[in-house]
Order: sequence, then structure tokens, then C-alpha cells
Amino acid sequence: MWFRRDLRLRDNPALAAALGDGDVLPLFVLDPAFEAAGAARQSLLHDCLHALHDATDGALVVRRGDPADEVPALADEIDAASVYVAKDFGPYGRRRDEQVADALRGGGRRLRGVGSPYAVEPGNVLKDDGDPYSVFTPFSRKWRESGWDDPIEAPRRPDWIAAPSDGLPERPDVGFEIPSSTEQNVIARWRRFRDDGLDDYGTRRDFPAVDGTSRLSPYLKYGVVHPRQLLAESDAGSDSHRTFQSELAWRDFYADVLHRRPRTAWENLDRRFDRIELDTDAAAHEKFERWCTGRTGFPIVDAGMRQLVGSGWMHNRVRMIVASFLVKDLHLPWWWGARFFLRHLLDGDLASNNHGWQWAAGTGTDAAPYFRVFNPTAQGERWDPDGHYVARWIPELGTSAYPEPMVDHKVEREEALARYQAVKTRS
DNA sequence: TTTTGAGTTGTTCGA
DNA sequence: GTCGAACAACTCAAA
Repeated sequence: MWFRRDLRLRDNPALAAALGDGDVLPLFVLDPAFEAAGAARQSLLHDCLHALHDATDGALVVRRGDPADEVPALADEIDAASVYVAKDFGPYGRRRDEQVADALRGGGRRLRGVGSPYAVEPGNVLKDDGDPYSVFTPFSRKWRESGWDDPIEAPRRPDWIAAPSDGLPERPDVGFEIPSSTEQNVIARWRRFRDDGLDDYGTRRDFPAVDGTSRLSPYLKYGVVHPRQLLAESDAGSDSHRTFQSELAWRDFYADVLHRRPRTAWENLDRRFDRIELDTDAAAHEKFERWCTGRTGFPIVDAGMRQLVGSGWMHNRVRMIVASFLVKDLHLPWWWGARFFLRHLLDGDLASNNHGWQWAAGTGTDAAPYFRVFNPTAQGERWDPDGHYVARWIPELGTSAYPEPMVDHKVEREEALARYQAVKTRS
């Protein structure tokens, strides 16, 4: 069983299939490509691997290197008939898995994909005419109709096959705490949220100073918990629960979009926007630097960026605000912001992150209308009326140490509208 | 087959 | 102060 983004024993169909097939060796390959993830997510991965190591009574084998070399090599060592995985639908993962499958086939072995990190596998939600959706709401309706499997039980203490391990990776120091990554604690966290927070999720989730969200995204990213369990244990009869379920539908939707159109990871989905005027000169890089370090002079933006860098997470409402600011007040490329998010977010996920950015930039599927420009001051007053969020992340707020606003929002809004308009009229 | 209405997250302006 | 309209263009499903 080759674990990738499914670092759990319970409710793991690929693992169940492997165990149904014979004795199993649990493997994780530390792919050098993962070094791009940034220290925060590497630390989280470290914690998740530690938890999995403990959960397998120390049987987890870690190998360092290119999976196309390491997986077939280990399969040879133990003469494995098959390598089981949860299917990966990202651009890199698909290419990697094809290479691994090819290499395994050379030795007469098979790569068997069972299940995926999603409630409904990418490619499986289709319109009645068989085409994929490009709008969220009809997608989510069909996604709900398609239903999802019930969670399956964890295996009972299998006799794991042993093999030499390169050992767990170093844990980069990130300077902040990451909550426990054991399956047991993550499930406990979910159930606490379900019992205490889910009924009010619809009304509380948008206020960044309020602890109104599940905070499960990092664990969904690494598959410590599968969305199917969250769906099975929430109630579609409650509006608030349905709102939460819809967030899981967004995750599936963007995975589906990226699966169908891999190039949209870093390119505009809507090609018309390839010609929009963006600022990329030295002054633009200086502006970007102020955005990254939370010194724009707009408190809600700066609080968000400091929360991101200082904790590995940012409240979703604030993600939209800082994204709108980067794209529409600073006129910078959305992928600059997306790359920075991916480097710092514990839950950083290519599909959700980059398509979320495309939504903010108006270049993606189901995009925000171009004239929807967030006013960072009005958003702060509306969603952080008491200023508790900005005060928490900006200690110098209200003193002379806090910078003046780096731009005039009214002016930059007009500028953004003009640039978007120019693309529209030329197309 | 064609038409119609609705669609995650907003802001501004003028009545 | 409140409220509705305008700010486009396109997808999708139901009528």
C-alpha cells in the first residue's frame, strides 16, 4: 500500500482492498518534488507520517527518491504482486502514477488505484448529455444526487510486512503549533465541531474573529480524514449542514475542473484574460512584497497575510479579501498570490487554491463578475465589526508604526474596471 | 426546440 | 438611512 494523500487507516478503500488481497507493506515515498511545498506543509506532512507510523506500530516504510524508482524497487524487494493506491487526479500525480505503473509492469506487477481523496471521483459528475460541468451550482446538485459511499471500518491490527526504511523526514521548524495529526484526534476535532459548531456554521463561518469553521482543511488535504465521513455524519436536512457539505462539493468541483483541464493550474481558464494588462515591473514586485508581509495599510488584508504566514492558515472570508486586493487593487498576476498561498498554507491544494484564485481574478470557471471588486475597508467593517481579528494579528494597529494605505482603493477599483473592460471590448 | 430564469461570497449610485 | 438598479456574459436546466 503506497500512501500519498490518504494518510489514515480507517475508511481507506485502497488499504482495505490491499488487505483483502494478502499481506501488506505500508509505504510512503518522500518525493524530492515535495520540497516545493514549503516548511509549513512539510511539517504537517511530518506530523501525519509520524501518526501513521505509530498507527502501523512502526511498520510504515519511508523511502526517499523518485517514486518511479523507489516503488518498483521495493516491490521487487518483497516480491509484491500489486501496489495499491488511492487514485491521484492532479497533473503531477497522474504523470507520476503512469510512470510508476509502467515501471511496475516491466516487472510483471500492477499499480491498482482504488478510491480517491474525493467524495465523488473527478470525471464522475456529468451533465445529462455526458459533458462535464463548468458551473458550480448544477454540478453540486448532480454531485448530491450521485450520493457517496459509507465510510468503512479500520482494519484490525494487520500483520504488516517489514522492510528497511529510510526513516521519517526532518521536521522543519515553522515557529507555530500545528494541532495533532493523529486520526483519533482529527476525528475527535470533527465530532466536536459537528456537535458544537455545525448547526451555526451558516451564520458564523464568515466572521474571521469567530471560531466558526471546522479547521479540517489541512487534514482533508493529507487524507487523515476523508470527506465521505464528514458527509455521512452531517445532516442534509439542515441548511447549515448543507452549507458545510457544499464546501466539500467545491473541493470536488475544482478537482474535477483541474482533472479535465490540467493546464488551468497556472494558466487562465478563460483565455480572453491572457491579454489583460498586469503589473510585473520592479514597482509591482515591491507592492507584492508589502502584500506578502502584511504591510499594505489595509488592516483586514494585513491581518490575513500575517495569519497566513504566522499560523499556516487563513480564514476563507479573508482569503477572498486579500485575493481581490492583490488582483484588483494591485493589478498583479493571480498566480503570484496563488504561489505564495501554496507555500504557506497547511491546506495548500493545487486545485482548490488555484481555482479559488481564478475565481477571485474572474478568469476561472464560475468566475466572479469582473465588476465585483471587494472594498477592503467595507469588508473589514462588515465581517470584523469589533476589530478583534485585526487587533489580534496587528499589534501596532492604531500607532504610528502601522503604515498608511498603500493605494487609494477608489482609484485602483476604477483602474481594474478599465483593464477588465478593455479585454472585454477587444474580444 | 426555444425560452426563461437563476447563478457562493459585492459595490456604488441615485431616488 | 434604505432600497433597487446597474454593473456583462454565459452556462445550464426546467418550462
